[in-house]
This record gives sequence, structure tokens and C-alpha cells, in this order.
Amino acid sequence: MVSIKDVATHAGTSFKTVSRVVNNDPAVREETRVRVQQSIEALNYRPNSAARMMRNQKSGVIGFISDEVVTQPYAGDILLGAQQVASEHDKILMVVNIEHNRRRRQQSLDMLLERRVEALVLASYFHREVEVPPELSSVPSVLVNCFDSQASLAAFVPDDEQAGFDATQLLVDQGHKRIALISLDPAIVAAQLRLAGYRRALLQAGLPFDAALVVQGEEELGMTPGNCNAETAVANLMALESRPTAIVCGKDEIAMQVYFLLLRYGIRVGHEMALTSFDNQRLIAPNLSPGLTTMALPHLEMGRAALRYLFSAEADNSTRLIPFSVIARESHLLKA
Amino acid sequence: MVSIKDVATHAGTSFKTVSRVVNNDPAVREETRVRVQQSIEALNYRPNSAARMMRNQKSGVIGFISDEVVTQPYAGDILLGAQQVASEHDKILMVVNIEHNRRRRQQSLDMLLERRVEALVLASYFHREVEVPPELSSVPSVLVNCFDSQASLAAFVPDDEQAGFDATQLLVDQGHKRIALISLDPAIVAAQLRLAGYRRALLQAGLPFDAALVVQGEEELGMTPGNCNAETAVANLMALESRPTAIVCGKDEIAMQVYFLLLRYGIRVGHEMALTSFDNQRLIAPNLSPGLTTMALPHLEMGRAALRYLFSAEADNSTRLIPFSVIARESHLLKA
DNA sequence: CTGAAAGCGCTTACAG
DNA sequence: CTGAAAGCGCTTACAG
Repeated sequence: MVSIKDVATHAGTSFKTVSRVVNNDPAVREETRVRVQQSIEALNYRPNSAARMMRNQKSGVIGFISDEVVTQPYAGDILLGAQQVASEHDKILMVVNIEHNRRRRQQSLDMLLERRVEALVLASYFHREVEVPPELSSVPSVLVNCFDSQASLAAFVPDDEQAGFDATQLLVDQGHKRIALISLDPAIVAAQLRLAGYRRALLQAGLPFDAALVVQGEEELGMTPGNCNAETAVANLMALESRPTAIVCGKDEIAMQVYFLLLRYGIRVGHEMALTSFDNQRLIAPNLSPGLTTMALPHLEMGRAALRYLFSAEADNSTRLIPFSVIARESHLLKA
Repeated sequence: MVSIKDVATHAGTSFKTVSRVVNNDPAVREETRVRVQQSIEALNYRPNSAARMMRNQKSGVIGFISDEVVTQPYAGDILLGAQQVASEHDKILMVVNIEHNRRRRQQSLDMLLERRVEALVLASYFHREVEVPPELSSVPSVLVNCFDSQASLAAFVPDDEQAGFDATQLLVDQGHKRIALISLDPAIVAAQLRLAGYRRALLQAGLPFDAALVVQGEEELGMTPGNCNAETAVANLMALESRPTAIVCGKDEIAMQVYFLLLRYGIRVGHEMALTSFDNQRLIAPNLSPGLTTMALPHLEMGRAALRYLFSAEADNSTRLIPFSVIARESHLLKA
């Protein structure tokens, strides 16, 4: 590998002068600078970042531990947002993907720390509680889409309660009185919070809470959000004496199934049934007909906010709620 | 930051002995080893990888330039596969995401080269041709889900022609004689190849090729696969005097739209129309009813194969076709 | 404007 | 089994 000394020899100068040129030090004669620059190109010289790191005692690297965010649809936007802000601050991200595997997480953490990352981001592909390994406290760290039971670290999570409220309010605004909720696995944080938002919206609208209108559309799968099966949920709602006229679906995959399931009862979304949902899966929501009105997860914004926090040097360990945005298509409206 | 010397002082030994313990050199007395180990833990010492890199003249890092593979649904599996094989060889991946932006790609490349990556992977989120920057040739490099017009680099791409054949053959096997194809934007490599596979299957089955049965379900959007709009495509097929009894859909999003569009004509997938498709988007295919039979993109396997190639030290620059797998659900079958 | 010295934290031979 | 020397490629003061 060609080093600064090789360039110096080629340019007929001391290696210190080469260093000056590389670092844009103004104290170099123009003629010398040009000569050195030519040698750099001729030899295809590239500074060795390891040597720089060692002298500067800093790496310029931020570690990003991804718990499946890069392999789950659209959660990768967390990484995208983080990368945007990091690059504004001339830092680069070192990404390692772990699959909720403790041993792999520990290995990745050790590796990142040996590389002297200046900060750490731990991001999960769904909103959940995590156990924070103690090493995280050795550098500034932040959690994204997850939180620590001890609240020992700042966390950036989606505001699922507000989203639950908004998804319900959209239907309230259309005059619906019987609004059902097909809920996620109650073991999941988002399920609890979205349900709470649903109840708050009903309460505020003066509508009664009817437990029969809340059904579960996802099998219990421990802490992992799994495939849904809305068949029983829909059957239960259709068996009611007084059927709902609108449904808040726990996620877009459930909503998608509901479109098909309702057809068995001769009910069409957008005609006899209004629907809202969560996540804004771009693969699903715009391709349904009518288009699905859904609450978009703020992946990109969580990633950005988390990195902005790291650079702000704040020391406020609280959990920040990042709002969803309403993506209004047609499914919350009824056509004559 | 605590260094090897601090540990040596604490343990009352020379720093060289500490280095031996850290590197599991057997030539250390057990008693000394234990004492050093305790000091390492007491001081929370971690070897500085930059210093190691400088001495060893190698980084242990493989650069992974992701053209949106980490932000597009399931393409992240390329990264997952790459990471699996890399970690088997004790290498770690340094991932940078670019969004098909030349300047960003160049910056990322410079950064990775300054970090002395030992190899480079350039991966695209959809099968396409790319211009390979000349710097890629300075270290062993490989392309994933994309290829170079000059064929100057080994490339691992999905076998779209074979997938087109298989998707069609599934319907031929069910006795269909009039099989339509709703094609992708013809500017996309996959569209051409899948069409070729479709034609080969018809030919082999002795079925005539009818140009009226091939319609386009995606608007032209340059080189980027965009949202599809299958409405016109389906309308054209339904207007035919002799309608198809089966359709090969260019991708799962198109198939999803087709389920809904056919209902307007009183036609149900799985009853009056058989369907196959491509991609196996796990968000879509299992949630349709009937479940969508589709050809799964070999993302994980492409990532694995590419890294295996890098470690094999082969010098064969050819393009390798990685097979899709058939994910048979119910949509290719007709129920009475 | 240019250069010689020292040192960042390690490891690789070489002695003892 | 343990240690002193040299050097990886750079940058930071300090001279001139």
C-alpha cells in the first residue's frame, strides 16, 4: 500500500508537506501543492484512516446495531434517517445487523467498541422493550423504536397512543357510531397503546366503549409480531347483532385480509364498511382498492431525531414520542 | 482511553505480556495470565482496533455498498446473507447505503478505501445494469443483483428467465391454454427476461404465442421500478374475444391489484382465474386469498454466494444466475 | 513556507 | 516464560 512517504519521495519533498496538502493546510506554496497533488494522483494515494484515527484519538464512527431493521420492510428507513444526520456531521455509520440474538449482539458490541465508536444507536424493527447491555453506557447511546425498562437511556419511539386516537377519530369524523378495533397481539406494546388511543377517541366523542367490538386479529407469538389471521376476528364482528360500520385495523396486513374476508359477507370496504389502519406499508396500502387510509410509522424521523439528539450532547434520558402521520386514501370514506 | 500499558502497570508486568494474553499466546504462565486477565477486567480494557490494523496491515473489513437494499422490502436479505458468510470468515461488514446517487457513491467508496476494506460488495435493490467505478478494481469486488455492461466484475443475479418459465409452467401444468402475462416496464431487465421465460414455456408446451395476451402493468419510470397500475392491463385482457384463463403477473403488487380488478368483472382468483407471480413479498403473498403462488427472489442466497465467491479467491468474472424458488400457495389452482 | 522529532497503541521478530 | 527495540502511517507541536 502506498503511504505518505512514497508520495513525498515521488514529489521530492518531505512527508510532512504531503500531510499538509492532504489536510488542506494553507501554509504550502502553490507550486509545491500542485506537485504533491500530482504525485498523489499518480500513485493513487489514499490516507490510511487507521493511522489517522490513532493520532487523532477518535474514529469518526457511530455504531448502529440493527435488530432486523435492515431486513424488515421499511424499518430500514430508521437507518436512512440516521445516516442522513450522521453525514451532515461528517460521521459515518458502522451498521451491524443482529437478529435478536444475545450472543451476536454482544459480539457486535465488542467489535464496535474496539473500533472506538464515538456513539451507539440500538434500533429495533418493532416498538418494544429491550434489555440494555451495560457496555452501552461507556459511550453516548440512544435507543430507536425500543426502550429500556430502567429508562437509563434516551429513547425515540412512535406515538402509538396518538396514532390509535387519530385512526379512530378519522372514523368518528365520518359520523360512525359503532367502530370496531381488530387488535394486535396484546403482548405487543403497540397493541396496548393503540387500544388506549382508540378508547380515548371514543370517550372524547361521547361514544360508549363496547368490548364486543374489540377483537384480536393476530395470534400470540411471544414478543415477535407475526403473521396475522383476521378470519375469526371478522367472523366475530359479523356475528354481532349490531354490526360495526367501521373498523380500525391493527396493521395493514390485517386490513388487507379484512378486505377479502368482508367480501364473504357481501360487504365492500368503501361502500358498506369504512376502514383505517396502521403502518402505511407502501407495498400494501396503495395497492388495495379502495386505497387504504393508514397511519404512517415515523421510521425516518425517529432515525433522524435520535442522531440529532446524539449530536446535541443533551443528557436527558427521557423517552420521546415521535408522531405518526395520517395517510388519507379512500378506505375511511363511504361511497353511496 | 485505557491502553495496553495501563493494564501492564496495573498487573505489574510488561505491556508485551499483556499483548500475549490478549492474543491467547500459550507462552504465558497460568498465574501471570490470570493476573493480567483480572487487570483487563478491572480497567475494562479493550484493544484498539486501529492500532492492530496498522501493525497487521489489514482491516478485517469488507465494504458493502447498498443501493437501497437496506430500505427496500426484503432486499435487505442480501445483506443478511452477506453478513452470515462474512462472519464465518471472521470478517465484518461496513455497510453504507446510497440512494443511486453518484456523488454519495463516490464518497462512500473513498471512505471505504481509506479504511482499507479488503473487498467490496456493490448491491442493488433490483436487478439492473450498473456503471462500475474504476476504484472497485483496486480490491476484490463483486456485484449483487446488478451487473456491469463490460462484465469486468463477477456478478450474482436472479435467474429471471428461468423464473418466467417456471411461473408459466405451473399454469401449463394445470391445463391452461390461454395464459396471459401482465408485464413490468420493458425498460427493466427482469421484464425482458421473464417475458423470454414465458415464451419458452409456451413454446415447449406447444402453445401459440399470442401478442394480445401480453399487456403492460407498470408505467414507464426510467430505470426505477415504480408503482404499478394494472387497471388498463386487466381491462385489455377482459376485452378480448377469447379471455385468458390464467395470468402470470409481473410482480406481487400487480397480482394484488389484479385480485381486486377481476372482481369488477365477476371473476375470482382461484375460481375463474388462475394466477402466478414473482417476488414472494411476504407482506402481500400470504395475505391474499387465495394465497398467491409466486417465485421467491433469492436475495439471501445471492448475498451468500457473492461472499463465498470473494473468499474463494476465484478470478472468474462471469455472471452467475441464482435460481428463484417456487412458493406454491393456492392461486395457481382452480377450485370448482 | 518547509522539515526533524516524538508519539498514538499495538505486534513482530529477536534476545535472554 | 518474559522483556526491550523497532516500526506500522499518520499528526501535533516546535524549530528554522
